[in-house]
Amino acid sequence: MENFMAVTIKDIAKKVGVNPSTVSRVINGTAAISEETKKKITAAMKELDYHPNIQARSLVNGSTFTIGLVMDAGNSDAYANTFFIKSVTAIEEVTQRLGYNLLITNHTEREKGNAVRNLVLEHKIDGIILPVSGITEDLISLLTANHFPFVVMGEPDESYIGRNWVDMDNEEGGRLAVNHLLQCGYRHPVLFVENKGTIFEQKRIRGFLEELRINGLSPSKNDIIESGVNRTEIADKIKLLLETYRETDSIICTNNMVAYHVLQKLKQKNISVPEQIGIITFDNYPLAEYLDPPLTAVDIDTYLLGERAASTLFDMIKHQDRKEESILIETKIIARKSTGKRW
Amino acid sequence: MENFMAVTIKDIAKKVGVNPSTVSRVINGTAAISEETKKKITAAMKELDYHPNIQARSLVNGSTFTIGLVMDAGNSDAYANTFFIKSVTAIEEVTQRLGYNLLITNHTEREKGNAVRNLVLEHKIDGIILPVSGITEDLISLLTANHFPFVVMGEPDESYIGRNWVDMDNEEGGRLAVNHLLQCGYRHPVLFVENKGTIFEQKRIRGFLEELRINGLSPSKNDIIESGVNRTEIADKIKLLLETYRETDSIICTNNMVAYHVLQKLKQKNISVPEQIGIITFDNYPLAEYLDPPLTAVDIDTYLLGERAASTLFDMIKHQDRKEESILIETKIIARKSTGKRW
DNA sequence: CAGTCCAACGCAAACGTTTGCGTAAAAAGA
DNA sequence: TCTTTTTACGCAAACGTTTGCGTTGGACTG
Repeated sequence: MENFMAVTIKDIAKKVGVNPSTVSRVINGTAAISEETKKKITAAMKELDYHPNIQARSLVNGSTFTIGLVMDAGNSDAYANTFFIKSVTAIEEVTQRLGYNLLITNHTEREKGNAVRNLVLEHKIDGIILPVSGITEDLISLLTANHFPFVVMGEPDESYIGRNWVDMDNEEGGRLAVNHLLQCGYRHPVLFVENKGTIFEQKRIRGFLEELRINGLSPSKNDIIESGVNRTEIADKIKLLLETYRETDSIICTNNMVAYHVLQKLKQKNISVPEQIGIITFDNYPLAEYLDPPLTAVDIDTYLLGERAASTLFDMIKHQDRKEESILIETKIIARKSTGKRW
Repeated sequence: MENFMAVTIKDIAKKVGVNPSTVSRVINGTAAISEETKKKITAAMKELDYHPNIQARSLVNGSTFTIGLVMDAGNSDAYANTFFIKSVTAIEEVTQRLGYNLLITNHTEREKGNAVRNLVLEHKIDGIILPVSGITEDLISLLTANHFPFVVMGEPDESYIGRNWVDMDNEEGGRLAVNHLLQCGYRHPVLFVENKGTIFEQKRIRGFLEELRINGLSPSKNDIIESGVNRTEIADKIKLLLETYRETDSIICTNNMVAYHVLQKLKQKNISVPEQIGIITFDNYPLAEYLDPPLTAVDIDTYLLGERAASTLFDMIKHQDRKEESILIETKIIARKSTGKRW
């Protein structure tokens, strides 16, 4: 690459017999140029196979035409990654369509935010998309202080006041899940969450409770179970559940992993799904449909999620006139065999 | 970002009272500078929070300090993506460690190679990693003509003469699979491939046959079955298999999906796994361990795969002295419940 | 002590664009 | 026909670095 001098704006200017600035103007359409010279210039560009040097362009006008995306490598959950990659695809597509490029970086726990910090300070990107897990106070204040466009994927907790985020509608997800169960004829759902403290679990809990109340049921605190993620912990909770609340007829799991373990435990105890107990899981990871029975799931369009994230980022980059409003992606139920009509 | 003038090399030069070139020299360590001024300059850099402008740097020395990675979005197989993302993580880590950035792009069937073409011609990247599915004759000749560093992930077919690629050792994988089966006591394995024509299937077939012969068995052409991917096609082949070759006692599947369908079909026919028939699959996708029974798999370290790809790319970028030799990542068996001792 | 050498740094050009300003020629208005 | 406007383009500076060359001053030779 270094051996061959690339063809520059000057080369084609010389060939056509005009000033480099004229060439620049026809490229950018930024001034009145006669049709004739315009023809000649574009012709010369084709002939010499001219491609603009982005570095030079960036240097003068200050924008790099690339955006950043930080991915959460700390997240070792392979399925979450599968999920994530659809969003990435969408982001990349929007980016490409607008003539931008996509820079991708990891944030490790250790140097949280530092990679990002460098990216913005070294003028490598014009904007950035980052996961909730990637935001820190320092980073946020750096970005806002510099009016640097960014959007976060996932809902931040209350400490973050910005509204430039996009996430699935967890509350609606909770509502849809119980609604589906009730329609199937189940009457006593419980909700298995991993950690009551996280913001998205809280939303799911709210939706769960709300929908039950709307339907004339009166849920108790005991209907929400903090199951953890590991096999034995979940087994314990199941056992406890079956012994204590014998009226329970369905379980909403917060993700595919707990659903899998729940399924295993029930199979072990010879409890049939969906007949005796119905199961529905959040997140329609690819795993869900291959289990036995295939799991009914609360799904979201992750492609859309990424698409929305990218679009709002570019909104912020192009015009400042961004409507400050967070975006919720709607959820829907994918009915499979782990829930079924009870009449 | 545009509002605040970023701090440049001139600012810190002015502050210290030296020439910008001096500052540049201490940054790059490219000339003799007295310890004293060196101290003052680095101090000033910290104080003003200086970050180099990469565009400007790139403009003069011609390298962008970013590499490209094209991902295969056309590949809708969610599990392949899961697989891929570990490689991406590795690539990103190597890239980051060397002070480079990672640009990621999709290639769609339609504009195959065009995105890449632009990236190299517009000087956005110094090198690129691309999947076999992404290479075309045009692209290759463009890259080689410009001496542009690149490495391909996956083994290209014979039409490609370069040796700058890295892939799993498919032949060894084939050998290990039958070896494992034989050690378990199975005597009549068959191999389910998707498409005999692809290069990696050919390697697997070769390993499969070779290992059987080494162990004194004499495999026939019938032991290699082109199963396709969809459910019904696989079901047909299974049926045919069980009717025609009744001595078959084990199946090697070319990926998790066909393994899943094989499993389903056998369950349907009340054939027990691993007792009556053993199953081993290529690719230890996350799915494998959650099936019933969990699948024994031929695994590779995809992180290592990415790491090697990135390292050799940087070898090519930094020094030209790259040893022209393709890299095979070793495979290993993850033993689970779908194969078992038969004695 | 004069000459030589080297360490330490300054000067200015260059990388490939963009863009404000200026200006000639052409078109329009009077 | 003369002035005014507009069209079409040239000139040169600027963006923030790097780097070849030149210039100092002092340390080192002999």
